[in-house]
Formats: sequence, structure tokens, C-alpha cells
Amino acid sequence: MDKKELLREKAIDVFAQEGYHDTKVKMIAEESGVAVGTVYNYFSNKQEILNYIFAIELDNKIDFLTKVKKKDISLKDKLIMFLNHQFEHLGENPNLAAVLVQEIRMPRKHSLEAVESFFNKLPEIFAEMIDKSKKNREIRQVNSKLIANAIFQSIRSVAMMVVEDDGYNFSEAKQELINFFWLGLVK
Amino acid sequence: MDKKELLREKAIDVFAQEGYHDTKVKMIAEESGVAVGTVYNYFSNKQEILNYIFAIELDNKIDFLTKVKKKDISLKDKLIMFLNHQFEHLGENPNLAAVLVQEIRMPRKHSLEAVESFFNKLPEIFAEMIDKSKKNREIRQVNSKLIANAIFQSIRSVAMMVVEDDGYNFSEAKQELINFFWLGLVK
Amino acid sequence: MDKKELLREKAIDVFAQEGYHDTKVKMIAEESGVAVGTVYNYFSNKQEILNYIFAIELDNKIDFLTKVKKKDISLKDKLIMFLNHQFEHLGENPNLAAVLVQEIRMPRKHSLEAVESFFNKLPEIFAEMIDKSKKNREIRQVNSKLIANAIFQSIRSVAMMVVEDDGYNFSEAKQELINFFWLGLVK
Amino acid sequence: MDKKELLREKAIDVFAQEGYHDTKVKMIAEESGVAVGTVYNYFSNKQEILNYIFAIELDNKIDFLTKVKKKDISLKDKLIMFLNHQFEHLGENPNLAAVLVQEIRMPRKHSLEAVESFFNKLPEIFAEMIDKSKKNREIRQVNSKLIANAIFQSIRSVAMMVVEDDGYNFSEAKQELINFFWLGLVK
DNA sequence: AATGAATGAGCCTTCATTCAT
DNA sequence: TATGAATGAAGGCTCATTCAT
Repeated sequence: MDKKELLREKAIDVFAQEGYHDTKVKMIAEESGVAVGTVYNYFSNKQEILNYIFAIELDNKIDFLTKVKKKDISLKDKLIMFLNHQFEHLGENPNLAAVLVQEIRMPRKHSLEAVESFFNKLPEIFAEMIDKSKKNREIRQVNSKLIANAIFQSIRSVAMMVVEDDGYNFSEAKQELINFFWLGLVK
Repeated sequence: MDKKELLREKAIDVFAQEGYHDTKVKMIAEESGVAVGTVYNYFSNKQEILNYIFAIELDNKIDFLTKVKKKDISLKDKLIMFLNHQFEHLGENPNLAAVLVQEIRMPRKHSLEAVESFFNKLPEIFAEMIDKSKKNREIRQVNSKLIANAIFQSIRSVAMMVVEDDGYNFSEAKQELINFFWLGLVK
Repeated sequence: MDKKELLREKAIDVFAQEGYHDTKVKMIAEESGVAVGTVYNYFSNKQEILNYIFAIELDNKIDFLTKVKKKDISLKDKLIMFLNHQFEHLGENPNLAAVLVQEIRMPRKHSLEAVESFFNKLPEIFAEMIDKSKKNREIRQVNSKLIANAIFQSIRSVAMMVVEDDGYNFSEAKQELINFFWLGLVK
Repeated sequence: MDKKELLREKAIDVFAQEGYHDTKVKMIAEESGVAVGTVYNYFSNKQEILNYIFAIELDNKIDFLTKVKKKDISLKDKLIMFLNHQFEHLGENPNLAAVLVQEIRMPRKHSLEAVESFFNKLPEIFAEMIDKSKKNREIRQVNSKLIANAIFQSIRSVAMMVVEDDGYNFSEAKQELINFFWLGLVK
């Protein structure tokens, strides 16, 4: 049994429930059925736990996006693929969604490496996809970075809404966003 | 001299610089040139300071949005008005922008009243504006609440980008967003 | 009432009783009748308390030795003056004696500033006194620094013996040391 | 290969480098190339490691001093023999010297058996040698125990100086001390 | 209204020690 | 005998909040 993975999963639950700042390391330990000290055998401190959670997601998403980026399909289809992947993943892990959304980049202050990357690298890849599509004359001329950010944040926020509020379902949300984005982009 | 207002302004600076959690009440007192005890003569606790900051902004924005909502102009023009107002305001108060963006809603947990409202009421008003426009057949049929949220978060995130990164200017950002949103909405 | 002085005095008692490492900051606080936090209003950390104790003694002793050094009397009389001063002071503060003796210089490792100085500066002044006496042909040619150290440590150790063991009295110890040192030095 | 001996030697190195309190048992294990658990197969706890180091030295020195004591030679020659033995030994094991000097007796508190003995037994044997010499009218009447202590501490402190500071050599230090002690003692 | 010293609950982290393998 | 992951008691330190002046 991979204890680090166990701790990561339980940490997600506790962070989601309590918020990072109100989470005591002891809670994560108890939730995981281990002693506090054990947590520190796998993470050097509390921040590292959060960082690790983001690092895993970052890897996961970068892998996926990089693969999607290379595909010879329309930007719209790429967006669809990402939204599918994203919403499926978060739908299965609502607590993870909560953690990813609740934590924010601390502007002007050094924050955790993986958290920082999460908010920089991912929109960057989006921007590259948009750029490529611009060159292909598939979409109109837009400021790629800016629009990539807007899209990235929209997705995050809508994901949260859906997870929080039972009135929504992922499939509807997905359709809405795709249409919204696509019409906003297409010539 | 209104001391509460002084404290609010200095608190914005410190929160922006340090983040809410890393800000010590003493920092705000020092920045304001008063003793810690004085802070507690105007705010019952640290959270209340943040809450007050959001409350002021919330009032400001609700007032503005309510007025805009009533106007007999197109949704696009309403969006333009809001973006103008928003970006002007934040451009003059980059630290305020940082505070408003850095703080996040704490899902599933009781958070501060005004902060909560900020993230609920404002998108709600947006949604109402969108609804109205839908009825007028000005725009296509969209899930108002969902799209309102996406727009609201996009604006927040782009505002932050512009404030953080000198490579952007508000006027360009505004134009990009308006086009993006409008094309995404219009029939 | 000078609280820092109160804390210093109580800290001496607790350090003497328990040893520095076994002393909990809470013990000092309780002994002083204040809350833990109060200790940290006067000292930035536990080490600083010990450092302050040494700093005070260092100042005291440097002042005294510097004055003695300047006097136009024999080295023997200078030693007598120092021993008188030293043993009187420690006789009145046995706990202080215990603290000063129990803490030792950590060779090859950076230790506390005042503690470090205590073990360097004081023997240095001794060495200077010996040097002067050597030049006056009052005593024989010795390695001043080395002998100064030997004398300094002898005094420390004997002071401890006397404080610990009721079988001795300061006056006898003083006489013994003076004779021992002096015969060892004189031509 | 005697593992207990290996552990003792490596422990001396680490204690010398870090000081007893800052040494983690894990460091000793790593330095020795074994697992932490293994350390506990040879020593019941951390204190026992230090105690064992002192016990070995104590035995060594008691053996030597007892033999020297019995010899039919002058006290001066006995002191010379001890200093020779001492400085040779420590010169070959500077880290050992550091450990023996850095640790101090904890007055008024139960400390480790061998450490305690080290600071009591050795000066005691010295005192006996001095006593014998006093009876033989070889030296003047002195308080044996007190002077024995002074000598013992002087040697410790000077040994440390020499080990620490390359400016000294054992042979010079030895000569200085012998002269100093002897003149201080002789009629 | 202003002050700022005092408070003390509470949390992160350490690390000597254990014990199942 | 050797291992090293697991343990959990314990302590240094923080900082929001209070309140006597």
C-alpha cells in the first residue's frame, strides 16, 4: 500500500472540507489512520502536501494537454476533449475540485512551486493551442494569452459551481462552455 | 480624519502584499500608524477587516450594476460599462485588485458574509441581465447563471493579469473580453 | 518593575536547577508569574535568554577587569581583586554560578554571541594583564594566552566546587588559588 | 568487526561536530553505515552512547593514573607523565578531546554515571597524588582537592585550546603547564 | 478614543525509541 | 542481528485578542 498516495487522498478530503489554513496536520494523520510523525516521513511540511496535490494534477493535465495540442483536430474539438477530461476527472473527485479551486495564486509573493506552475503552465499551453489555431485562420485574431486565461478561469469556476450545486450537471455545463467559448473565438 | 477608512486602505495594502493569512493585525496597525488596540476599536476581529473591504466593494458594484441593469441599452453596452467601471477602479487601486482576486470562496464552509455575497450576488445580477437580454431575443439561449459565472471569473482573472503584468493595458484587455463575451453570447 | 530583569533572574534559577536544555520556556514563565507569550515579548527565543544572562555578566566582568587592568598595582593584587570580586558575586548568586559554569563553549560550532565572547574576551584581558606584568619583569616569561586560559578555567571550576560543596569557603579557596597562581608565575 | 566500537568512534565524530544535544541518533547511524535500530541493539539510549565514551576514557585514565600514582617518582614527573599521556592521546583524537571538553557536569542534577565519575574520580586520584607528595614534604601544604581540581580543569581547557587553535603545539603547552603547576606547588 | 503589554490556546514539527519483518 | 517505517509525546513559538491605564 502506497502510504504517500493514501496521505495525498486523505489530505484532499480534509483540505476540501476545512480549507488549507484550517486544516491541522493531525487531522490528515487521523483521517489516514497514521500518527502525525508518519505524515512527516512522506512530506517535509504541511505546504508540501498541498504542493504535491497540485504537482500530481499539474503533471496529469500537462500530459493530457500536450497530447491534445499535437492532435490534428480543430481547436473546438480540443476544447471539448479538455472539458471532457476535466469534468470527468473532477466529477469523480469533487473534493479535489474543491482544493484546486479554493487555492489561489498569491500574486507578488512566492508561493508553492507546483501551485505557481499550475496557474502559469496550463494557461500557457492553452495559449499555444489558440495561437496555432489563429495561424490556421481557424479562429479570429485574439490575444491568446489573455483569452487562454479567461477560458482557464471560467472552466475552474464553472467546475466548482457544478460540484457544489446539485442543480447542474457536467454535461450541460460542458455544452454551455463549449458554445460560449467557441462562438467567442470563431471567425 | 476617518480612522476606519484609513485602516481599510492600509489593510488593503498589507493584504495585497502579504496575503490575508500571512498578515498580522499588528502590521496593519503599524502601517496605519496606530496601536493594535485601536484596530479593535473599529473592527471586532481580523476577519471583519477583510469582510469590510469586500462589503465596500460589494456595495459599490451592486449599486453600479443595479443602475446599469435598469438602463435601456444593449447587454453588450452594459458589459462595456461594467468593464469600464471595473478596470478603471482596479487600475487606480491595484492592491485592491490583488485582494479581491486573492481571496476565494471557501466552499462548503461558512465564510464571511460580504465575501460570500460578493461571489454570489454579483454573478446573480449578471445572470439577471443576461436573462433579460435572453427574453428580448437579443442573445441566444444560454444558461444564464453558468455563463454569468464564467464571465465574472474571467473578468477577475484578467484584471489580475493586467495589474500584475506590465505587458498589458486595460483598454486592450477590455476590448478583447468584450468581443470574446459578446460573440459568445450573441445570436 | 523591570520585567526583563525579573525574567533574567528567574531564568537563572531555572537554568541552574534544570540545566539549559531541560528547561522549558514555560517553566521560566511560571517561575516569573507571567504567561509564556510574555517571555517572548522580551526575548526573541530561548537561546536569547541564556545569551542575555551571559551578556550581563560579560559586561560586568569586562568593566571590572578593564578597571583593574589599568591600576598601578602588582599582578598578584590584580588577581586578588578579581578573585574577590568573582567569589563575592558568585557567593551571593550560587545559581548564577551554576549557569555560568554549566554552559560551555561549543568548539567548532557557532554558539551564542555573548557566550562566545565570555570565553574569549575575558581570558584575553587576563592575558593582557599577564603580558604587561611580563614586560615589567614582575613575573617570568610565560605563554600569556595559555596561562590566562588555565587560570580562567581554574577559577571557574573552583568557584563551582565551592558553590556546590559546603565543605569549602570562598576565603580559603581564594587564598589557595592566589598562592598557587602566584607561585606559578613569579620569578 | 566490533560494531559497538565502530559506533563509539563515529559517535565521537558526530558529537564533536554537532554537540551532544544537536546530534540525532540517526546521524550516528548514518555515519556508521547502519540503520537506527542497530544503534539500539548496542546502546539502550542516546545518553548511554555518551556515557560509554566517557566510561572508556575514564577506565583508560584511571588505569594510567593508578599506575603512575604507585610509581616511586616525584610528583612533577607524575604530572609530566600524565600530561604526556593526555596530550598524546588527545592529539591523536581531536574529536574525542572536543567531546570530553564540551560535556560538562550538571551540578545538582543526576547526570550520567561515567560522566559524573569522570569529573569526580580523576581529580580525586590527582588529589591523592598531591596528598602523598605533601606528606613527603616534596611540596608545600595545599588544599589537595581544590588544587587537584584546578589542575584538572586547566589541563582540559588547555587541551581544547591546542586542539582548536593551530597556533599551539602540545609540546609547548605541556612545558608551560608543567612549569606553572610545579612552581605553584613546590616549596 | 488610544494604547500596547499581557495573555495563553494551539499548532507545526522534531526525534528518541520501538518492533514487526 | 539488522532494518527503518511508524510512533506520539512534547516543546518552541505565534499571534489574535483583551483590558487596565
